[in-house]
Amino acid sequence: MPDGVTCAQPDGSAPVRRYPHGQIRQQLVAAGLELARAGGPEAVVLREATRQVGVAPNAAYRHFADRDALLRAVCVAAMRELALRMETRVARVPGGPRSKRAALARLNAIGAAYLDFAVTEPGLFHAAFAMPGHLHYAASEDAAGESGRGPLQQLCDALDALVQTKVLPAGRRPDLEFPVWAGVHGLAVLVTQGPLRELPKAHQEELFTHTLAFLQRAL
Amino acid sequence: MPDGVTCAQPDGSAPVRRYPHGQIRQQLVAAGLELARAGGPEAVVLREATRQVGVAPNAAYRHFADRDALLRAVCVAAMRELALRMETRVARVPGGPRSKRAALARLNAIGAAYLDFAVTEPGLFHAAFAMPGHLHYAASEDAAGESGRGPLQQLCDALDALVQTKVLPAGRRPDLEFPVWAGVHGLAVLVTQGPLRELPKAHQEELFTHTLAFLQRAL
DNA sequence: TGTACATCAGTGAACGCGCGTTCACTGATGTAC
DNA sequence: TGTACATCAGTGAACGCGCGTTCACTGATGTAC
Repeated sequence: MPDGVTCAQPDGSAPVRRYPHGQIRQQLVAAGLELARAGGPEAVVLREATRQVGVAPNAAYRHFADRDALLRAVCVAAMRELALRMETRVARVPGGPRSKRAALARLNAIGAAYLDFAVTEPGLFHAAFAMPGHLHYAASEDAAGESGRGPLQQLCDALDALVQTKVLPAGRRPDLEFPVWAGVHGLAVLVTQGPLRELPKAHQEELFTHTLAFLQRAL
Repeated sequence: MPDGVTCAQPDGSAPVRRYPHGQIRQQLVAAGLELARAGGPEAVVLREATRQVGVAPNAAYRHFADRDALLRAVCVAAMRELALRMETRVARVPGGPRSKRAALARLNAIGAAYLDFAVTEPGLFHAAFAMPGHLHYAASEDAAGESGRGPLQQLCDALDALVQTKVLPAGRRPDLEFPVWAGVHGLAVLVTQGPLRELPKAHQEELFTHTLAFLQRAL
């Protein structure tokens, strides 16, 4: 039920509600995010979002040009959620910026957070990568976490740290983020939407650590 | 236009057509495959498939329990197409089964065929992995190529060959197919449906060879 | 301080669309006697 | 060889559904004079 100010109409028609500025837009995105959480990006249905907010379907058009605009906002929010999870997991790794061991552990934390997000929130994970329309290839910057860095940027930072701690020869660094990203992303997709989706949870976890170790070895 | 036997009705109503046995089912799958080619699995619309075959919408229900059954058939066909492409590309690699160089080249051919398929047929690639309903994790066997081996099996064969030619220590072999698969699959997904989809073709190709080399190094 | 008015963010109702699916049917074909 | 009949694979018509989107509207709010 919406909690806007309601005014009973003398003729018995529906009351006109007022909401704090920007409230509805925010609520629509939140509702869309829940829909995506439960059913992925295709489940982000404009009418259903308005229903959950308790508002007429066309009210959404005061805040979004069309359904795709709402979906885009939801996708960005999902991507931000991923960025946040990566941040917090990396932050939990002890050790200074000089430590080789810590630098490796941080890279690992990034991969683990990514896989964990995919497995615990498959709908949001799928949505994060379902941005409709055109898309700059570094668009994930738009969905940065508190550090202001998107998922890809955080990965790059972790790889750069490996170079700075001399775990990784500088010559190997260029474009290294892509193979690593691909490895983690591929496993996430195979396990959440692909042929590995019915694998028992325990086996999936094994595959995660195994794959992260594999990627580390390839550095 | 369908080419079944037509019989003009005396009362001017539509003619009743007869088709060779199994013809329509086959045509429906073929039509569905074209829909998937153009627009991915969601574009496999039962009514549209019947339209293209030139048959009434409900005629499909003589051959498929429902839309999902048709989609499943299309997904299997798409997966088989991938298996075939992998087979032919592997077969083109010269050298006997004892050659280390050939064994590595074959593994590379598998990855390259996979990526090539994803890029040249993004709709089919997406469909191949969009099988609805339950799914055995080795289900790709159902979509084997001429050799009777599905994509995952072919990858395993190539890795086994690396062990047999002693390119790879046997201790490293177990479950190795998953990280490798994940790496290739992830790149394919990122480039065809993900944030890298607007990268120029040339840059994508670079990423392909770069990633395949990365994976090879990790062995 | 009061009043006229533009703006804004909602409303109800309706639109057309295309989908998957079901119904009762029809007539050609294959089979049993 | 002919005839009755079950089966099979089509047909047209219709169903309900939920979607995105548009329309004309209404009344509360903020602003200019």
